[in-house]
Amino acid sequence: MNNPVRVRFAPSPTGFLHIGGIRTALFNYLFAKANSGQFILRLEDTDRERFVEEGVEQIIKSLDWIGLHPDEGVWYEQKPGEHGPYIQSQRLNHYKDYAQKLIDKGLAYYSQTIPEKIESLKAEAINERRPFVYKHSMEPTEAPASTRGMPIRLKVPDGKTMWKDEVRGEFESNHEIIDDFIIVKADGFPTYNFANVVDDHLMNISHVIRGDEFISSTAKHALLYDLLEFDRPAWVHLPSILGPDGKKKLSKRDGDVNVLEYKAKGYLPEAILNFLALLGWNDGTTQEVFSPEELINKFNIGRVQKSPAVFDVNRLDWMNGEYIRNKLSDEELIEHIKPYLPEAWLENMNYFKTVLALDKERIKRFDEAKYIMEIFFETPNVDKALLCKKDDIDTIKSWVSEVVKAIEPIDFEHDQVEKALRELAEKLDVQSGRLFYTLRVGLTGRTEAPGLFDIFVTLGKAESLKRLQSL
RNA sequence: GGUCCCAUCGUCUAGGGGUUAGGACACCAGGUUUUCAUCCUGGCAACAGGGGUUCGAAUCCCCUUGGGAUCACCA
Repeated sequence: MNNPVRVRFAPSPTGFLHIGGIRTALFNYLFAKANSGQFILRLEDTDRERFVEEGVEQIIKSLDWIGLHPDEGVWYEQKPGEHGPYIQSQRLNHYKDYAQKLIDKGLAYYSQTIPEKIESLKAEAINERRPFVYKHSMEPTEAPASTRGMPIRLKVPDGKTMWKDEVRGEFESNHEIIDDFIIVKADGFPTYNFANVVDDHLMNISHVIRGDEFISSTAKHALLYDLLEFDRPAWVHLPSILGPDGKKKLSKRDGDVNVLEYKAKGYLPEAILNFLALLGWNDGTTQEVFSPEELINKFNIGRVQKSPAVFDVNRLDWMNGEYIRNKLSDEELIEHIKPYLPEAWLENMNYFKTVLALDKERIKRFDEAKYIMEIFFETPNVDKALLCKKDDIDTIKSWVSEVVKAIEPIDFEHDQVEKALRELAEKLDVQSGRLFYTLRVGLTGRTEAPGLFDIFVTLGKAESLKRLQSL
């Protein structure tokens, strides 16, 4: 590892950036920063059919929000860098050049066999229960009159290719089972396998860090590096992220959605990053919460896991609550929850802050703030069945008038209210918890709320009495 | 089916020949003499199975089983 570390995140704009993509980007980013290297964003848009118009913008916005900013490559305004352009559709000349070099050396050829023919050959092979591997020998013997509309295939030589993965170890592939795979499609665009190798070489990428679904095609890449006489990069394949069933890969319904949806739900980028970093990596200690800086300082590839990890939203929620409680100042919290709340709630900032002090530790996601704080800003609908769960309505009515009498004259201060209500419970000869339940429901319409005396004090005498009397 | 990969509590994981197999999330119980939350304490819970190697295996080897990835003119 004498060469400078340069890694890239190379998504294809065929949709939105999902959790899995962010995890890959994160490990690249962490590795770059941990080794004073560069983190590059490149776009692999060689699939014209699946190209999504807003894909590029979405990718940049997602990475921007989550805090994984590239040092080089594609960004709102392209980042400076000597290896551009960083969008593959703008680099066609490079692929063409290298493909031609391969053809000149007899290592690649225009393939005359039409797709339909290949399909039938394949069907035949499957029928006879033998593997299908497309080879040069299946091509027509006479040279084509024109190469127009023909893809270029690599002429895979006899032999075998060995390569090493930094987390899984050594791999060896016999060329007998490697297709003469297509490197340039009929439309003139390169395939992933080819563009990837050419670009990683041209951009001096030192480590290719990507999802493990690429393991099986890495032999092709290694072979291409050798044939093109490029120096090979180090390969690092990350374990996949699974859905809650622990079997299938994380899918849309399990939460593998556009990461901006996580923003909308009120997750903190730092919490997501922390959570994701621990999916397939740990520092060997029992530490669970890491700031981005700590992650950078402690990250190393040697501790990347081999086996896949299940995405557990429960743990993400815990982590997010942890960050809200311990890492956010009140001012920062307010900025984050503001978008979810009616503006009117913030008009009286002192009151708002008093409420927030009571509710801060109960918020796990910002989108929950409205529901949690609501009882202090809106008159609740009190469900009669809930209110009368422990005592009948007549009893409650008599209690309420007693309560009103008891607290009307006192100062509205936590201990005073507590004293008055406890004395009243004793006087009425009722268990305090029972009386408090009724009052809590009467005041908030809920069984879950902050401490009862805090509710009284925060609401104030007038509002408290009003709510009780309206019962 | 071919090729390849993986395997410790339900989940994320520590542990790499000798450990009461540790921590965290979730869950349960108790406490903070009002609920929920927070916080504290405690509890439940794992080495997939079988063979080796070894004085000794969760750890090393083999097989089985289970799971996964991939076999595109997608990336």
